[in-house]
Amino acid sequence: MLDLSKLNKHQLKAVTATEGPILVVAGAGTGKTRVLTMRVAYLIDELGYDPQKILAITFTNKAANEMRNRIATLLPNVNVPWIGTYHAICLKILRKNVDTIGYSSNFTVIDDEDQSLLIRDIYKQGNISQKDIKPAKMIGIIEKIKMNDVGVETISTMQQLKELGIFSFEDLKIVKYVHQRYQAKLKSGNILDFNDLLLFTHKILKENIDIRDYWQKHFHYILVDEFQDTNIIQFEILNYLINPKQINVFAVGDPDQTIYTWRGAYANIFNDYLESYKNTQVMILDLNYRSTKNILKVANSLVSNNHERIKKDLSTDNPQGVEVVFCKSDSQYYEASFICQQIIELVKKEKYQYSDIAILYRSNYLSRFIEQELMSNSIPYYIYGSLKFYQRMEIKDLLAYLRLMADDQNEIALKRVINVPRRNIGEVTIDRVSEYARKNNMTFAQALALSLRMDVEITWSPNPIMQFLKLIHQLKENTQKLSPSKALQEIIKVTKYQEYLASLDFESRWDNVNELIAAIEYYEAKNPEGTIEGYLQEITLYTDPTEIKKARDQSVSLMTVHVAKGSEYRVIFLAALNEGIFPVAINGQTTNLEEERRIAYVALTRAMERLYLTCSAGHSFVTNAPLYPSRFIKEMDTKNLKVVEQGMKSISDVDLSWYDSKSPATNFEDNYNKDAVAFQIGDTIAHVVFGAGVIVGIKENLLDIAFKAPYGVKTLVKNHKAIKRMKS
DNA sequence: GTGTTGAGTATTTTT
DNA sequence: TACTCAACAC
Repeated sequence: MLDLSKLNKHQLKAVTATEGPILVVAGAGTGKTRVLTMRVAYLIDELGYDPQKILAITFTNKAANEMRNRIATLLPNVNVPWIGTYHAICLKILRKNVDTIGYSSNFTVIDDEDQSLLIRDIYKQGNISQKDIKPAKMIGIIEKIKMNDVGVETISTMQQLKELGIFSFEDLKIVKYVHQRYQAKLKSGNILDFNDLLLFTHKILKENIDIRDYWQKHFHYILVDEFQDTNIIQFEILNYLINPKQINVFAVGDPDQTIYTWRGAYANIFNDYLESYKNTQVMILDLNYRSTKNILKVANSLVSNNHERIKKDLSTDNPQGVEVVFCKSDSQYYEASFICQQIIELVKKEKYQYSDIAILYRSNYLSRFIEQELMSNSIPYYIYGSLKFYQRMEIKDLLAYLRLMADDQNEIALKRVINVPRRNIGEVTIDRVSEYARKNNMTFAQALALSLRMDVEITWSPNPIMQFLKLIHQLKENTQKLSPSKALQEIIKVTKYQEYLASLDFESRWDNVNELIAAIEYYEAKNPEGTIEGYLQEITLYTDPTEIKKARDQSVSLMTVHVAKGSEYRVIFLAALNEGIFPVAINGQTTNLEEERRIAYVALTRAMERLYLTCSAGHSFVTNAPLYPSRFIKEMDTKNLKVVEQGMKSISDVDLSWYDSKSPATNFEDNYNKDAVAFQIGDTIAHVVFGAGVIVGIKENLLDIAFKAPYGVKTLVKNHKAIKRMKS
């Protein structure tokens, strides 16, 4: 029997009103995930629906996993329903129906890295320099073209160019070429990228009434989490999946938590929903159960700075709680060290578990300096996101070999391992084979085989290629009768992969290889008939094998705010709250400030009991740019903020620290010039642009200052506001 | 042709 | 710090 007694009356209604379209507008921490899970459980347990007829769409893999676990806890003996991201759901649909648009159902999906390698290949063949348009940017442009159905052929105005993010018709020519080649490569390799998953599903459902009909009958109930981040294509896919004769759709979202406009989320989605489903019941959840009053006050005050927004404040019956702490440190090193000290204290004195604590930041690279400090304090931690297990170099290498066992024509896999471990087949040879394949309209694998013939002038020394092809052939024979995990072990043995890792000083990565073997063995236990092909398909959108998850349970969690969306932690540290980092600035410009603010709002509202905001002065380790506190601090209701300062304890760190710790963070711009008096040779100063420097000469009102490379010695005006004297 | 080294440079967010 | 690119040694 399901226990519904803990739900408030709005939540209860949202759980039990099971017929017809429903839209729940729910603020952060108002129990929307709980409502969603309860509702799924209610449908299964109380109304007797077949779990397989229920579809729950989440926004991240992390959220999908969490929901799966929650439902499994509520209903231990029941099959888990379809739960996944739009991409994962589309993948399932496509495996069944993709043949209708001329792909074969064993297609592969390429990730970022492979996508980037493919683009680089195309660049090389087209003689395009990476300097013209960087591959990462090109991927973004192609994504835009595909997702917005931009007709590249018809572009004729500068405005249209700008919308794509390019600035000349010269560049447009490159984009056209690369886009066309990219699509052709995907098609001929039976490859889909992440966007294709959505686009193809959309196309198939749109054009095939029978298929649409099949899926509409298949799903009796559809639930959508994080609805505010849905884009047009996703919304239309959703519409196709909903049975028009029996509209049972339930969407929950919070406009204040829209943080994916860069991927097409748009403010009007709630109206579109109401338009599409005329008799929608709208429910509102605005009582927060998650956070203390102090935390909510800070969060509310920040987000109220957004203008494009319906005014609303979250309230809570929770206690006032401890003060929100704001710590400004003299350097990123001190910032990390402050976070670690606090964690140690929280665990020791306040009896928190490591797993109660999360450290959030705006961008992945910021985890680095925190990570270092956690390590030296022996605090167990787990980083979500940045480098996923299945994206690691050693894992991808071995999976590429495995893929060649199932498909020895696979170009991406061939190119990946042809010289791993080293067999003296370099870039030039690979390029020539590619070029030959392209000119003669054959696959890379075919050209590779042909290159052995002396009359085909591809390479002067076919021997290494011969060795490689022999190796693959041999491996294929040897592994044919083996289980996937045994096949992998054979590959490792024959290629001497462990020795190869060791030769690169990557011994520690051997653990990951063992993890992979364990993951495959786990797959085999679940699927006694499982094949290599089957395994590779199963992991298509996976990020981590299940075994890895265990390690997280006793660790501090690190992640970007985007990954944290939908989760809650008793203690949240929001790190690197610096201008230019959060809000992000690109080329010194902040854009889309309202969205940045919403991202910050999401971060703050993850906290249940304790919230720490940290920033640092000095210079960024990464860019060497000077650091100032984020404007978001200024915008918060700071009356209840407990301010802590940190740093200036070690001489060795002095050249990174110049922040005047006496001045409040809220008017950091004002204190440039206060002590621009008696400079002496040897004094350390900091410059807004050039960073830390040492005075090497003084002439009247001019200073010769030696900065780090590439700036060198510069002569600057003494009392200029760009120069800041260090405290000693 | 391949591999190594050093200098220079650039760093949103996810599937 | 990490990644790319050009220059050099084998």
